[in-house]
Amino acid sequence: MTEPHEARLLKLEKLQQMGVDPWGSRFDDRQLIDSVRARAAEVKYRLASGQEIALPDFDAARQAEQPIDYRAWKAEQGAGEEIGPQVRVAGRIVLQRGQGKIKFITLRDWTGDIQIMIGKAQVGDRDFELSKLFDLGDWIGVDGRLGRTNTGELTVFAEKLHFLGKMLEPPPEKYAGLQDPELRQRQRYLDLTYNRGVMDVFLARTQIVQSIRDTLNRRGYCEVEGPTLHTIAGGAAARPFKTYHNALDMPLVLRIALELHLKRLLVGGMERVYELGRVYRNEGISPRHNPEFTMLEAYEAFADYRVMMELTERIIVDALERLGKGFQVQWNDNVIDFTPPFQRRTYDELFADITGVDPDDASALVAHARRLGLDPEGKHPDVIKSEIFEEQVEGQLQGPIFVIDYPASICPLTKRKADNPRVAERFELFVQGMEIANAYTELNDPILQEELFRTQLEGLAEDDSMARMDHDFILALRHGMPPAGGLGIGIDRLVMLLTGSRNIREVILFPLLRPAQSTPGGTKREASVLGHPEDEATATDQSNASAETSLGEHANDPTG
RNA sequence: GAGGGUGUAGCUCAGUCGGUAGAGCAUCGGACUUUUAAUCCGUGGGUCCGGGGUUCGAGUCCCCGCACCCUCACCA
Repeated sequence: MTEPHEARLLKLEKLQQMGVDPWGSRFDDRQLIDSVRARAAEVKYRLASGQEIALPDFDAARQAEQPIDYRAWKAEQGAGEEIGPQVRVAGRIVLQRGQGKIKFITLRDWTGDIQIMIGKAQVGDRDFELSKLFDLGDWIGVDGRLGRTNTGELTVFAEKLHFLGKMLEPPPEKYAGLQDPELRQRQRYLDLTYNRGVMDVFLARTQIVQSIRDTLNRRGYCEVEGPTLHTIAGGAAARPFKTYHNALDMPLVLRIALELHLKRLLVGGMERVYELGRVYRNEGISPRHNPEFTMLEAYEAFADYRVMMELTERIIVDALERLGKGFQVQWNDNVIDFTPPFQRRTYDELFADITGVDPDDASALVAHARRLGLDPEGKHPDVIKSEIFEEQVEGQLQGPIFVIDYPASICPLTKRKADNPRVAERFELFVQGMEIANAYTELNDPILQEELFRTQLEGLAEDDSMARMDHDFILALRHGMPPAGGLGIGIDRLVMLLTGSRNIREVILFPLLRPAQSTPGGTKREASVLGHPEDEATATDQSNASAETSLGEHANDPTG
């Protein structure tokens, strides 16, 4: 009975024998550890005369590598005692140092760590016995006085202990933390607790999202929730996840974009509207792609793409100010400078600069595409240009840079420039070669929209086009959509950039993974039987599986 | 989907030429009232990812499979 989790079960029994509930209960009025640490200045030395003296600056001394001998310092001041505020903290035990009749614990809550000292004489025999049953990872609460140990470490000198929750599994290595990338994703709770900086990234994500909402709400925007189950996967170019509604006997897809329903709301007179929500794309997984990710789309009546460009900049600047770390963000070995205004260049300018090819010379485009190993055969010149741009230009855009004025024929949802219908009023924001934002002056002409839905672009498969016919959407447009600017921002990628995370899984709490091979309570044999999807669309029940055939037919149904 | 890499104790990792399975942390027992990755003494702990093969003998070599990571492709 010496295996780590058997030892923990034994301690669980001993707790119960002591009359202690190993699963704890309500614990009111605890103070967050960083707020307790902020009270360090209240710890003072009181002389017999009653005079209170501020303590030396231990933290500065330690940083200067000139530690202070606190005992000697106190002797110099004369007879007296240390005083400090009464505090109550709660958290997880992340380190323990037993030393006979005294014990030090490093306690962690989601704001920080603080040391606890438990002395047998100070807490009494019963609480000291209780402290012997503490394991790394247990949740405890502590009442005590804030003070300093002989080495100057800020410490809660325990007076009363409270057991709040047992950890039955052993924790990761106390210094190295949890390194295995698979376990970090599967057991994110361990990653959050034991790997430094992980909690900070996810709390920063929350702050960024809150800041975005604040920015939009301040501008009079209204947040809404559109449907995630769609009959047509519109608004973007991506393969959807397919599903099925039993009662309606109807194939459905998970949304790949928010666009078309938000525009219906513009028709309805919601003049400034946004949605911050999950979209699903049945594509590959990579350090920059997760099958479900979070998108912001915002639509503003009577605006255009230039207004949305300013809004995009505002959103990012506000988020950076919320994080309070300045406009220079460390990314790999270089620094991204988000100081506004961001650079602005037209699509054709960048294209000519970087490729050296005239963007208006169709035959030069074909020749250049061949040089890059692309297949230009039978494709519209704009499509060839776009493929060259993605291949050769996007990766060069360190940014932040707004790329403006896209070729019209690759923008089926965008209004054309009044003086040049070959150019669409669209911009994308690139940072470190990643597309972060995409915005248009929205196309509100239902007749042109229907024509663009109908017109298959030369050389583009229907699956690759944004132009999936949606009669219901056309009907909405026919009722009059005000002229408007629209904006989409990939929230996960924005969070990556603002937190210096190089993999999208570092900013998504639970990224998609295959089922685990084994579980603590199960066997590998059972797990491997569970994890055997027969094709890419995993059916969740029988009726779902039987719908697969009709789904396939639907997907191939030509839209024209 | 293609190529490369990784998989060994609860965790972090070594493992040479194919020859008895290793360390640190954690656990368990002991000492210690100012430690802080505490220290010191002692102890237990292995489906070497799974399956096959070669061999007297496989963690190590070969084949098949699985998971994860990286690069590329699709995509944001």
